[in-house]
Amino acid sequence: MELSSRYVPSETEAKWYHHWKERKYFASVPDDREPFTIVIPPPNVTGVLHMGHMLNNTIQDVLIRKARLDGKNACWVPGTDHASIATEAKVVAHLRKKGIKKSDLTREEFLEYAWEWKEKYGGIILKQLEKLGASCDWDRTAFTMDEVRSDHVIKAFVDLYHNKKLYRKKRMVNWDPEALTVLSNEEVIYQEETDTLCHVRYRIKDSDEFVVIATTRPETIMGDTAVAVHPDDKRYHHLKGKKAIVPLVDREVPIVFDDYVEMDFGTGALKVTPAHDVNDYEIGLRHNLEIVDVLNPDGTMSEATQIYIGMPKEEARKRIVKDLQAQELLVKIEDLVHNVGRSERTQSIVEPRLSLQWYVDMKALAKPALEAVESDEVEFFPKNQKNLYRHWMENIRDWCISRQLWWGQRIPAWYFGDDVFVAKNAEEALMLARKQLNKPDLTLDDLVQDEDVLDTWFSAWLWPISLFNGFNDRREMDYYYPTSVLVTGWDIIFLWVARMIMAGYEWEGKRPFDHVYFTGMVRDKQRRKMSKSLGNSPDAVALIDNFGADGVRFGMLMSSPAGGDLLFDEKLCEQGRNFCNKIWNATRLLQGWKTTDIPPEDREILAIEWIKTRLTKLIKDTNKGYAEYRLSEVIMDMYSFVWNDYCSWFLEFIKPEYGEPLSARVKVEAIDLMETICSLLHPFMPFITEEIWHRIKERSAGEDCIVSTYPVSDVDYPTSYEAVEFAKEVISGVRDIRNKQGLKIRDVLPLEWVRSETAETYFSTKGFRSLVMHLGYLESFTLTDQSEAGLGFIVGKEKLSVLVTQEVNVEELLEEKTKELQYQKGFVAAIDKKLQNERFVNNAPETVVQNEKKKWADGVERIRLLEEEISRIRS
RNA sequence: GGGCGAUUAGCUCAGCUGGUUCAGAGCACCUGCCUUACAAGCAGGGGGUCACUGGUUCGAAUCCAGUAUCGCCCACCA
Repeated sequence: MELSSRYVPSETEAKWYHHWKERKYFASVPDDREPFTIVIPPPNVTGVLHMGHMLNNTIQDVLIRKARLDGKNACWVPGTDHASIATEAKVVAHLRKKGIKKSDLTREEFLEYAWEWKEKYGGIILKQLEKLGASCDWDRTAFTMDEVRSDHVIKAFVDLYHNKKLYRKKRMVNWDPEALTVLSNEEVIYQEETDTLCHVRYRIKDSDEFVVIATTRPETIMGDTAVAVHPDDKRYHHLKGKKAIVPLVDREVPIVFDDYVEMDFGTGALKVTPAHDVNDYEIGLRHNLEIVDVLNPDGTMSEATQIYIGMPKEEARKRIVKDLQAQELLVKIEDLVHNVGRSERTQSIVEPRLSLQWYVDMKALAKPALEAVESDEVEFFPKNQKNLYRHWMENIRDWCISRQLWWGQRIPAWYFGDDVFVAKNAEEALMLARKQLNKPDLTLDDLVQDEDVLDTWFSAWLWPISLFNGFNDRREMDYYYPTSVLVTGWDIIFLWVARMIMAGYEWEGKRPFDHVYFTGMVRDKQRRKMSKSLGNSPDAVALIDNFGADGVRFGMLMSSPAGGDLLFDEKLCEQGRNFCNKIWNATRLLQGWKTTDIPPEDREILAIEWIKTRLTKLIKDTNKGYAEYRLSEVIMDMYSFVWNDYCSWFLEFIKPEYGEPLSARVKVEAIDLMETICSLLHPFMPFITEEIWHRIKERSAGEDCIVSTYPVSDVDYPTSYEAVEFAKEVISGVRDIRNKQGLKIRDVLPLEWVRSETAETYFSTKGFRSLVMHLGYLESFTLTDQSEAGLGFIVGKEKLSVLVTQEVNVEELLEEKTKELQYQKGFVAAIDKKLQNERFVNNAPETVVQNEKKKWADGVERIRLLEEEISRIRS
């Protein structure tokens, strides 16, 4: 069958993906094989595939496909995350466009819209993963808000509550004024921003004096309930016991002395607003200050401000500055660069706010989870992520899990007045309430369920358990859990990884996964993180269309050493596409060869032994690479083997003269090797390898590359290996001379080798001579006692010489040889110095000394040969 | 403020236990080739004070200390 000279991915990818699915190769059920399990980091249900997903999922697919080839029961469980805050924000925005406000809807109505949205856009990303070739067990596809997962979430909450690891408390929280919900610390992103610092005068009561405070938040002035200074600050000692008057609202507030204040900052005086700043709140507690909350949840000014009620805070700030100016209370405004916290999901500035929320007590949970990683029971790749993990675990703070949203699992807590009843449903809560309050006639209507939902991560941290229905079905759980490896970015090590480990020990008493492979972030060439707002992220699906899934997979992996950031460049995908082409064309070459029954020539046997030895080395190296998750090295080694060893050398070694037939046995060997290459490369490039696998041999049903056996090779022919390695250098030497002399490949040349022990050995090695002549396009290749003429070159310490008839540029040649001589002299001198050093000779291991001696001797021999050559050229 | 890490070719990075002709790879670059699988290709080539300074050692890109620069994480200053 005639093949095009280009590999066309679109003609094979859909076909094979369909075939794999049809034959149920991705499906996994427990059996007596060793399991190899991965749970997908669930992407947002309404998200679309981006570069991070591609990297992440390509790696997972490589590992899963490798395990499958290794004969393990490979199970990769896919699913999506309901992404509470992000999805709710999207739905709210969508409704707004339709002229519907969330506040006009009931909870039930809103959820109806949300589910509609989920049905419409959910799962797009899973279809995109199929394009990438992801071999997930799609029958197991889960959603963090489906029935099984929700059941786990509720059970986990109830369980923690009854174990006293869950509590409800009023404290300062991070408030997202756009999403109108609290956020956990991990969902607040701090970055440096330039703000204005206003210096404002506060009048001292019963005096003409002023105290000047500095603030970035003049809009909270109305919430001031004290002015604080440092106890050691002599400038303010005389104000002890006095009161300050808060401008605009004329509130009398005490002047308090507190260590927290830094004397060097601003004027050393601080306005204290306990309702709107974590530190101010602490000061308030210490000095028993009043709390005046001047902001509504949506960031507008509250009734308590007395002025500007209902105005957005940004606007109020401007107005207040103007008013202060008018009253001559504004001393100056300067720029200040400081860290500002923004909501990870909505980007709005997070407002510290006092409120009642649910928390998980993390101290108890953290202990076994920290130990597990410290002891490598859960092993991190790369290892240095352990530091980050330890640091966070040792300074862990309680986890705020309630969210003022509707999209998510509603908190299973019911209230009767001040009493709380936590149970998996209303009926059970009612029973609890009746019993505990001793009120048998309470009805469901008397109880009010908590309005809030749970943080998305509260369902995500159960993922490795809930995917196998761990709270209800032990059969699956005992087989698949702990999972083999988790593949994810280091940016969610706290949000997700650490918490899954905690949940694993809390509910299973066991780690959730053996290994964690942290990928780097995908960045653009300027090292910026890929993001929608920057518009620097290529369209993932378009990339696949351009370069083929295999090309893109290759590109993603080629330059992403474990844990290191990946500076994405389309060139890498191009390289992947080119590699596909290379393999494709090698296949074309193979298939074009006519065969005959003649036995293989010595040259061909030698070449086969050599490539098999190379293959043995390759398999050894790549197995080591897999074990250490150095996937970019694995793919790099394979690339080099296929391109250089197999295509550039091996196929050229055995290539018959044009139109001549090849020994059938040699062709079989070459095809078997290609088959091996397919299995080796399959995890990285599944589509083209499956295609070629089927083109090179007749296959029966079920005989597919995806379920072939990962190659093992333990053959080793050291003698012929060395001979071929030497032959390659000789051939390169001849090619170099051809190049420099402007000779064509077809100009056959005679080659001489100055007789030596090595020369005798290799000349007697079967096939060596014909191999060199074949690829070097030589007229003759003979031993000589001393070369009379021609252009010499040195391989190791062997002198070879090409006899050319044409004129050569003597000057140039001399310069080249002299340069080389100088280098060799320096080389020998350095070793000489080493060997003269008695302490080296006495202390270094014998093998190292022997090696140095050999290097020295070789060097001396090369110098002799070069000098001889130079004097010959001169004459 | 506390912590972690990095610095090797023009670019991106390997170099794992200090010793192999150790200074590497890919890309980019230069030269020559439409050679009969592949020009998305073939053959050949140039390119480095391993950030700097000192130390340990027979021996340092590799280990240690300091300096400089950069990156990241945590905490957070009004």
